[in-house]
Amino acid sequence: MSRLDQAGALPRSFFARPVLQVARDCIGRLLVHRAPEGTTAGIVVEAEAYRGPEDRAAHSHGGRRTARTEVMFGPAGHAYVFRVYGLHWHFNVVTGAPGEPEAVLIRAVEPCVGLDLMSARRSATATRARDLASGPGKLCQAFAITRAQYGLDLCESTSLFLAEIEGARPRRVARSARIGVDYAGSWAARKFRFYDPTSPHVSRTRAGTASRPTASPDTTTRHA
DNA sequence: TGAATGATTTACT
DNA sequence: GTAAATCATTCAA
Repeated sequence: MSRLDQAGALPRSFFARPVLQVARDCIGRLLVHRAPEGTTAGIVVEAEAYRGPEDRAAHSHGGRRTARTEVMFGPAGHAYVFRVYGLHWHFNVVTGAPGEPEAVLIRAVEPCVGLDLMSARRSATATRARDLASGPGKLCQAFAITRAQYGLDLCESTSLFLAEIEGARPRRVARSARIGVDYAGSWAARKFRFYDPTSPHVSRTRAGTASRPTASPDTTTRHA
């Protein structure tokens, strides 16, 4: 896996589907970022779906169409990047048809390529693989994803894209409620988070402690 | 024009 | 467990 060009990149048809399907199918795919200072890549092990106007947890709820959410109303496969808490970036991929403001939040990856570069971009205390990208903010820092990638077409870009992993073993995919969306009323309980329950690289609130979706996994499926 | 607020992470008590 | 860091976006006036 020394050469990571766009060969094997997921096509637009992958993203132009209902957001729940895309979120589930992102698990086990490879996120690749090629930068002048080096290439970083990791297997997606955690993703969340944010669905259209009716989802109170989504920035696009109620059809809110602003400068920030604009890209979500466009065609699938583009990057929706935004800042939260004034310091962290979050990376999403737009899904569905144009006019449907849906996106998948990539929350965690299992680092595969460029571990040293990820570590250098993160704080000096983040040296273990499971500390590099086990959370949406950490992931963006490790992959150097910022506002500069807002609106980027992942289906055309050769610098940032999702790719198929040849010969990948089937992964377990569990579901739970999303994290950090308690304000969303009944939508907070929806099981819109997908993750690999066997991976040590999913997000954590504290080292050694699994993030706490109060709901236990209820759906575990196998898929490639 | 101004105030409130996060789809979080980290450090400290 | 609790708190601080930190600012673009959003909404109210």
